[in-house]
Amino acid sequence: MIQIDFADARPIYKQLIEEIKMLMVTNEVKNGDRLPSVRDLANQLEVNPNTIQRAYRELEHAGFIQTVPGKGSFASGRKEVVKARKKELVKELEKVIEHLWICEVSDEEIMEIVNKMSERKHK
Amino acid sequence: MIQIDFADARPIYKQLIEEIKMLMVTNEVKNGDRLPSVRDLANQLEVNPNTIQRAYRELEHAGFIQTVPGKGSFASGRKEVVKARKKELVKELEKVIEHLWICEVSDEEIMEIVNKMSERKHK
Amino acid sequence: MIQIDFADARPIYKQLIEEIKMLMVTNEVKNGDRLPSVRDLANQLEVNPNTIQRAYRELEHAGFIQTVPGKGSFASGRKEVVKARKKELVKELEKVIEHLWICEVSDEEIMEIVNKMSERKHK
Amino acid sequence: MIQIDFADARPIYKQLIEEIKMLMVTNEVKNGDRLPSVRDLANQLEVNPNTIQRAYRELEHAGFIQTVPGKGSFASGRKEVVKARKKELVKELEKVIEHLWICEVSDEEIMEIVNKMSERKHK
DNA sequence: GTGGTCTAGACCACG
DNA sequence: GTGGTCTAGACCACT
Repeated sequence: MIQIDFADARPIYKQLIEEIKMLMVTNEVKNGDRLPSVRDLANQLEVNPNTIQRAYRELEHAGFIQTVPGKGSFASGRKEVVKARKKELVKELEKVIEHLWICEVSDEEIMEIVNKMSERKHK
Repeated sequence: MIQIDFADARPIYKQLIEEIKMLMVTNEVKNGDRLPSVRDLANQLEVNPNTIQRAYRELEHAGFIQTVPGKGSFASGRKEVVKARKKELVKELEKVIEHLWICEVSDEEIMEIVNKMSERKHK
Repeated sequence: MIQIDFADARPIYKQLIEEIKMLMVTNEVKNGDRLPSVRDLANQLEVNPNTIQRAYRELEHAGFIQTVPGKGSFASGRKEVVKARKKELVKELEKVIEHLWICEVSDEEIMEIVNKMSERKHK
Repeated sequence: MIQIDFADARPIYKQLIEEIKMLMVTNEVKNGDRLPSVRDLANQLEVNPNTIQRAYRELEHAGFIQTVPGKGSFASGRKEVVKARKKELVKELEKVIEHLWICEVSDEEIMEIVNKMSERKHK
């Protein structure tokens, strides 16, 4: 279910964090679901267990999962994830648009891109 | 003219690359303009000459500047920079929008964000 | 396996790039093989780690190796290396032949040189 | 008549040497012809006079021109130039072919390239 | 352990 | 003066 890309510039643990958040946002991992154990995931992805542990640790720190020693890690609070993610994305969107303006791309052109994407989606 | 932020997570040489590209996009540095010498810029920014050189080297490799040993480095190909940057940004825009959809943000909401930014800009 | 020549006019990092490409072309280094670590190779060749790293960096940039921070550098894309090298060589061949023509060397004479080399090889 | 390319990786003085040798081989500059003065050529090419002087110095050292102080530089001995150049080129040809073999390019393929070039020339 | 970045400072080739 | 290469050695992030 989770895939990492060794060619990606981002470190593996950050890729993991993003992937797991994504699974929660898309509801593929629901509230209370148990995540794979550190060892299993490490074996499956051929990655150092420390790397998995670091991803889980940061996810727990951010409140997205809960780790119960001896039992495993459990997903928590989809709503919060979505809300936080949305905030991040809106910020990113604003940044991208500002940079597009600098490249002499008009609002109309931006709108057009959004519209085209929307049409493609609804087909 | 060029500024770097030592607190920034990005390495200095990447900041430099971005800054210089930006100067070319905004036409503050025009085609054929001579960039500061490696040593001068290093002194001015209080950075090691090697770091400047790496930025210049990568910019040349990407075709954005042209460096002549013994003479200096010269800006080239503004159009290409703008074009490449725009392509990057559109790709980013599409990625952000797709992620917003996943977070159940509608096209209308996205449009509204763009509109609000546009209004703020024109004030 | 890799050797450099300090007396060579070419910079060390370029020699390294050529050597490694050659190892890939001759299939002594196969797809997915791990290259020596930056530090190991630096020790072995009695060269500064920075120099090795520069060679690796440029090889990665050109798509010939893939480096994963914390894991190492891995060969990739032998076919591409051979293809690129062949293209380079054919271009060089054409250039040399054109220059030979200018020096009033006939096609027949060129053919003869090739034939003689071929005979020598097959002995 | 002489042109240099600032984007070329080779230093300007080497480009000059090549260009002048080429003019002698193609007989555009004949035995005894006077070459432009250092100053004139420097002005014409927008290049530092030292650079021209270095090229002339090395050409004289190799026996391709003769410099008479106060009078100028004069071309000498086309035959020798052609002969030397031919020797260089044959050596290069052999090197290229050997490398092509390594890239699994057969003699037949090489012959074909030569033939095709020959046909193109005679059209 | 791995690679990635950076500094300090040297030497060379080129103009 | 310019850029190009290299060494020595530091610190950091990642596995």
